Amino acid sequence: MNAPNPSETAFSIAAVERDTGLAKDTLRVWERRYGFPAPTRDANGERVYPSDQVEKLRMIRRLLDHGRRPARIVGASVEELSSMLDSCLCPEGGTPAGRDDGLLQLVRLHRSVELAAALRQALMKQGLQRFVAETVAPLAAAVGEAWMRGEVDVPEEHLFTEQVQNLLRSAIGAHAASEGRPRVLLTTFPEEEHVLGLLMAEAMLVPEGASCLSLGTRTPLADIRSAAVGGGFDIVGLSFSIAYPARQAIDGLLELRALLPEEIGIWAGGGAVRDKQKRLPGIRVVGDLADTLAALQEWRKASA
Amino acid sequence: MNAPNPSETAFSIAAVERDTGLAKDTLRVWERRYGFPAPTRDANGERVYPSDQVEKLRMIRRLLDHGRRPARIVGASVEELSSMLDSCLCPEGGTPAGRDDGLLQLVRLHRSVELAAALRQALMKQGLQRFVAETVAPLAAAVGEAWMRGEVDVPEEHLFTEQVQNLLRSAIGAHAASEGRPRVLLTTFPEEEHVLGLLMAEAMLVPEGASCLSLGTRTPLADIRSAAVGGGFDIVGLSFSIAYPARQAIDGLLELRALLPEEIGIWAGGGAVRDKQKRLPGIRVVGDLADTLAALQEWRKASA
DNA sequence: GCGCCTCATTTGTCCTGGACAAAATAAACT
DNA sequence: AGTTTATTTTGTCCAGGACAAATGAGGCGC
Repeated sequence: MNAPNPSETAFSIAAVERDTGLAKDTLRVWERRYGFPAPTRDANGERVYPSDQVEKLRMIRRLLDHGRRPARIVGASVEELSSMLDSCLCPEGGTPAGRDDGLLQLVRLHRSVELAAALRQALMKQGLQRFVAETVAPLAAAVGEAWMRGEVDVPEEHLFTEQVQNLLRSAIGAHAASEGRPRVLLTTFPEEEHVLGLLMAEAMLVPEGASCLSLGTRTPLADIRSAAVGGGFDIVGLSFSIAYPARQAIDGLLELRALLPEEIGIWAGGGAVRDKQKRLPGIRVVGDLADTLAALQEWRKASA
Repeated sequence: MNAPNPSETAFSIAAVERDTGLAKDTLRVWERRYGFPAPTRDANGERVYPSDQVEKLRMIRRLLDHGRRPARIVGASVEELSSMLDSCLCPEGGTPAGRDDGLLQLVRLHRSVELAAALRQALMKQGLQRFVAETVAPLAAAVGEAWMRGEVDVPEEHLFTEQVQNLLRSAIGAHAASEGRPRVLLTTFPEEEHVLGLLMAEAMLVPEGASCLSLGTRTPLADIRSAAVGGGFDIVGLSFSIAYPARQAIDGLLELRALLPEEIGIWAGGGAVRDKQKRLPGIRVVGDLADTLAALQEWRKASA
């Protein structure tokens, strides 16, 4: 599971693409240009990546997501990369130790039963909004970081997502279908797969009496438009994970802004659009989950 | 939305890969071998696929999922492909007309608000188990068929999945976490993405007092084993969509059977394993949702 | 007839090494 | 400082060859 012995397992280029999200072409061109990765070859001349190189590629990927550029980091040692990651992470506010680490451990150890129980208990104790803001969001960030460090694998990430989805969807469903305003349409752009951002936003809004409808992930612009206009929505909410290319997010949002009638607001949240407010006229950039509530207040004030 | 004018939009090879699920390498090699697709080129010599060719590629992809082989179909005309698709679909039993068609129309027309409301209402009226067996399952089949025919697109499919997920997860969550037997672990193999099968199974079992835990999709065998053994489960339930390669399902199931202690049962359901019982000794093939309940009775009888 | 083994195709993925456009940065300018 | 223009950097695309894994056909024993 955690590949204790680095030389034990090896990866084909397709497997590395799946694991790191780096395209095959990119892996080959890095090898040509920077000399890394340096896979061995099998009997047929095909690349075989040892798992320590895959681990290093994951670190590099994570740094790229934080805005670094390949030339500067592909040649660096594991130690240098590790310290770069540390300096990337700490600024986001010191790791809040304690309870969350406990949950992260449950995820990493595949303690599925205990994880489900612990999350359920936290939800009961904190209520939906605090549960989202204080437990789910930090845990999601911690899992994301651990993922990039290679300490967490696909199945752990899925286990986590699945349990949180269960709780959030069921808690959201428990609020009677409200007819309240604003009516918010939630979704993501076609290249974005992550659904938790949407669910967290919905979980913040529904208890405030807003009526939300989620289209799920990967909705093309044209469909967002027709759903928003046809459904009489006041606001369209988009979520972007940290890995989503910022440029694409900005272009897409501006295009959507042009597509929608002016009276429909656009809210955008998530790592890829943070701090991009000034490049997004006519769009409300939601910095974090608490800011969602602020945006809601603003809307209600403005439309009163 | 539906690209009314075929010549209006054009696609890069990367876009076609996203839309059809056919790898870039595959698209290029088909062009070389079969003369189709035959994209035009832009100023830079890069392939530009007109949207009617992309549509045809989608049809081909669907036929491949049904077990046809490229050489036979890549050269065929759109009409021939269309009739092949028809003959693939009809044998599965005449389309059950009536109420479900109404819901399918809502999906196809992107009537997201009405769809959510109609589903919620059906759940209220029928109760969870009947809702799953009589509404969700037929609708899922109808959406699957429409998808095959190309009458339904990615966003429609996502809209449908999302709304059903919301309802099922919230209904399942409403049942207090039971400590009852059997304890069922639900998941899919790594190549299987579809989650609805798992949710439907869970929705059938939970009202019967079974205690279910879903790991979500895409769990490697080794992780299934450790979760099942470590969590003290009685049964592992696997779901396979119709598109999942039958051979892979059988091999994987037998391997899992060998991996798990004998006292843990394996249930397998979904299109890919239907009618494969005799090739799967030691595994309970669940034919349909009603059969899930039969399997449950058997287990309780045997373990009493 | 049915299951199992072997052989011939079919088919998807991988390879090399070159090219170029889009993005990001640095430099120059109002 | 803010905007325009050069100059890297970087990811994706192309061609055409190669090969192994998957699939189907043919032969053989039951």
